[in-house]
Order: sequence, then structure tokens, then C-alpha cells
Amino acid sequence: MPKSGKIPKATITRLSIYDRQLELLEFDGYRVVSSEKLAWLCQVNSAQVRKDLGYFGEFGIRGVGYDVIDLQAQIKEILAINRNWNLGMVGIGKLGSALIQHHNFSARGFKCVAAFDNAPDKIGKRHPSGLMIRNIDELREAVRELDVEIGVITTPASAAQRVADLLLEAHVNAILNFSPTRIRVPECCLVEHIDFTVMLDVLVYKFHHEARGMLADRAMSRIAIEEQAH
Amino acid sequence: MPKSGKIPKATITRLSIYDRQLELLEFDGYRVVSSEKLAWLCQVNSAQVRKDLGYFGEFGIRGVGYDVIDLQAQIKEILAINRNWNLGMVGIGKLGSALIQHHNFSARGFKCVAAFDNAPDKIGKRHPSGLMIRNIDELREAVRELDVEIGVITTPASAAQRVADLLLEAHVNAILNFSPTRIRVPECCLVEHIDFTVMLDVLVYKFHHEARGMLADRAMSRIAIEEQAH
DNA sequence: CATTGTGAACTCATTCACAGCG
DNA sequence: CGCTGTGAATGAGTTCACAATG
Repeated sequence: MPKSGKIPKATITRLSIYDRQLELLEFDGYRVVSSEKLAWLCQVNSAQVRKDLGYFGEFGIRGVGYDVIDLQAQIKEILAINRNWNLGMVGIGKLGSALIQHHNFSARGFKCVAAFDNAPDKIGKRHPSGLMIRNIDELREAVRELDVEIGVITTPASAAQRVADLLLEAHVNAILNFSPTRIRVPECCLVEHIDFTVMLDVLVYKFHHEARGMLADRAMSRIAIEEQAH
Repeated sequence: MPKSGKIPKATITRLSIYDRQLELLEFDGYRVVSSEKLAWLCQVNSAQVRKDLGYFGEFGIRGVGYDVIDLQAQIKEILAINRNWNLGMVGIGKLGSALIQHHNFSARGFKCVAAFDNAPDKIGKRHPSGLMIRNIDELREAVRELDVEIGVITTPASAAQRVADLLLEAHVNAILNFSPTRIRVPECCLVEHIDFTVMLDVLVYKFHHEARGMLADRAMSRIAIEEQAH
């Protein structure tokens, strides 16, 4: 499908964002949208929108814009999210437990079909969602049986690499990693990292450095007061 | 502190990752580390490590490497994470609830000091962590009283913009947004987005497109079988 | 004639390659 | 001699500006 060979990863990220905005536009009754408007909604440049789409084909009508429904369908096909994907959640602590039921997953066709943990007091019990919590030893077997396609790691950092190895062994070649560790996998396996504290660190850095000037016009700011203490 | 003016955002992200690896190295008893080794651990190029650090000063010893403890301290100071930061969690559903107690936050100096929701059945109750759940109407007041510095949005998408506006009004100028919406804030406010489904979409795209070739050597793959059905 | 699609210009980020130094 | 620090070279991604067109 890609017309051109080399597609920036950022483009894929934005396609996903466009898709969601298009859903909202459709819901609000819009039939067409210009790259200008879509760009505004997604807080990007309008040339960016056109170029991103341009990697995959010509989806617009000159002088008019893009068909909201049609463009959505095109993007969903490009992203391969026009069907369901089966997730296997590994690590049923607070976070894993919350994610299993999380509306954002199910609403977009990501079905959690299996849950694993290694804590004896959890294994065999049912998660509130109705899903049975399995022993992680059964991962390989369950992956095949239930057709798990994507592994989601929500264990502590210390267990993450071990879990990744188990997933690989079970031929799960796509992993979403919520643990704060860079897991090491062979080239055939794809990993996306979601690391909260890295994001917080970045936020704090910007807050502390870049935001300085902006605070000038605010009479009383914690930062300013702290700064004076030096 | 920055020696140079323009620092890539990706550099900040990596500093956070270096910091975590340095903690592990210290724990394992290492006193010094080379850019080569640190780079390997973080899965980046060693020149990248040196350049990233180079933006902020000279922290190494030629012919030897970097002092594990010292470099950690330097990075923590650069990132401004050598102190605690107070978080206010808005939206105490499954996810918000899980995050309040999440070890990754507390272990790195991010203290959740306030929790807000608008559901009458939650307000006034205590979260398992011991934290009182407050009415979101009290946000402004509580932010000042408890010195909330960073707002964490874990509401559904539909409420996210409203919450962001409230945070702004309360002079919370740094937001970590877990809702799948691009919230709109003035320039003085910093936002980082953590959007699970976008990450999943990216993962699925890569899986479906790039991973193709890699699967060739695996005798039986779901994708291959699906493909044959066409 | 408004809006798309796109080469060319530009900005930003990574990697190379080696001089500088402990 | 080994490893850091960094200018120069390369590569990637974004924005501009305008020709193409429904």
C-alpha cells in the first residue's frame, strides 16, 4: 500500500491522531474537512497533514477537502486497525488490572483475551472483567490457544526482560512495554515503550528551564520564590 | 546550566533513560562507565551519549569514562529531579487509581498529594493509598493549599479539555495527559501526552507492514496464513 | 478559485571521525 | 593508549511555496 518507501514514524503517530479527530468530526456531522482544519484540530501544520497522507496516496479533492468518512476508512486500513487485535496482558497489578478494562483499548478494537501473572494468590481467580488470570508458565500454550497477537507488559522493571523473553518464545512479536526498562529483543520483534517517569522527567525539565521566562508576568510563582532563596 | 542554547527534546528523554541505567549500574557496584557501555545499555549510539552530555558540560574523564554516582547527580540536577515534585491526579477511575499508587512515581520523587473527581460517590472517600478524593470544584483551592505543581489528567477524553482549563485557572502550568485527546493550552503551559492507543496503532502498523519480511523464516505465522487467504 | 499534492528549501537530529587529553 | 569531546558530514523530518486540478 505505501506509495513511497520510507515513511517517518512520526507520520504514523499522526495518522492515528488524525483518525481520532475524524471520528469526532463524523460524530459532529461533518462530511468534508480541509487539511487546514484537520491540522488545526491536531495542532500540526497543514502541509504536514497533506504530506503525511501523500505517502500513501491521493485521498482528497482539490478545492474541496477530504471526505470525513472515506479518509477515516483509508487511514484505518493503512494502520491495519480496521479489524480487531488480540492482546495478552502480563502483570495483573494495579496498572495491568486498570488497563484490561480500559475503554480506550476495547473501543478501538484491541481486545484483551488473556491475563497472566506469577503471584499464586492471583492465579486462577477471575479479574473483575471476567477474564481468568493464568499462570505465566502457561503463556506459550495460552498464546496459541487464544491467538494472542500483542503482548502488553505491566510488570515491575525487574521482571520485564524475563516476560519479554517468554513472549518471544511464544512467538509474540509485538510488545507494548509499560515497565520503565528498555527491554532487549531481536530484530524480528517490535516494541513500543510507554514510560511515565521519562515523560514526567521531560515535563519537569521543560518546566524548570524553558518555562522560566513565561513565569515573569505572574506576580507570585513558586519557582520565582524558590529562585530568590538562592 | 545549559552550555548551549538549543537542546533536542530527544536528548532530554535520553538523559532520563541514562539516569535510570546509572542507578542500576550503581546498584550493581559499578564506579565508572564508558559512553560505549552506557550507550549499549540504553540501546543508542555512543557518540549520542557523549553529545547529549556535551550540551550541558564535561562530565567524563578521558581515557577512563564517567563516574557513575557523579554523572547521576549531574543528570538529576539538569533534569531538576533532584527534589520532589507534587502531583495532582484528576480523574480517579481505574487508571488514575492505579497511578496514584504506582511505584514508578513515588520512587522517583513524584508525590501525589491530591486526588480529584466529580463523581459524588467517590468524593469524600479515601483512596486505598490514604489520599482523600476531593471534589473537582475544590481544585483551585487545594492546588494552592497542597502546592500541586503538576496536573495529571486521567479522565475520559470528553472531560480532558475542561480539566485542563481548570488546572490552568489554578495556575498549574505543567500537565501530564493520559486521555486520548490533544488538549489545547496557552503557550505558558506545558503538556506531555501519553496516549496508549496511538502507541498501539503505531505498533500494529509496523507489525503489519515492516515485520512482513521478518516473518518469512517462520514456518507458520498467523499473518502469513491470513495473507494466503486473499 | 479554494484546496490538494509535491519538489525544493530549510531546520533539526544523529553519526562519523578524529583531535585533545588524562 | 583509551576514551572523551566536538566540528563536520550525513540523514531525517518539517515547512514553504506554488503548480496542478476538480
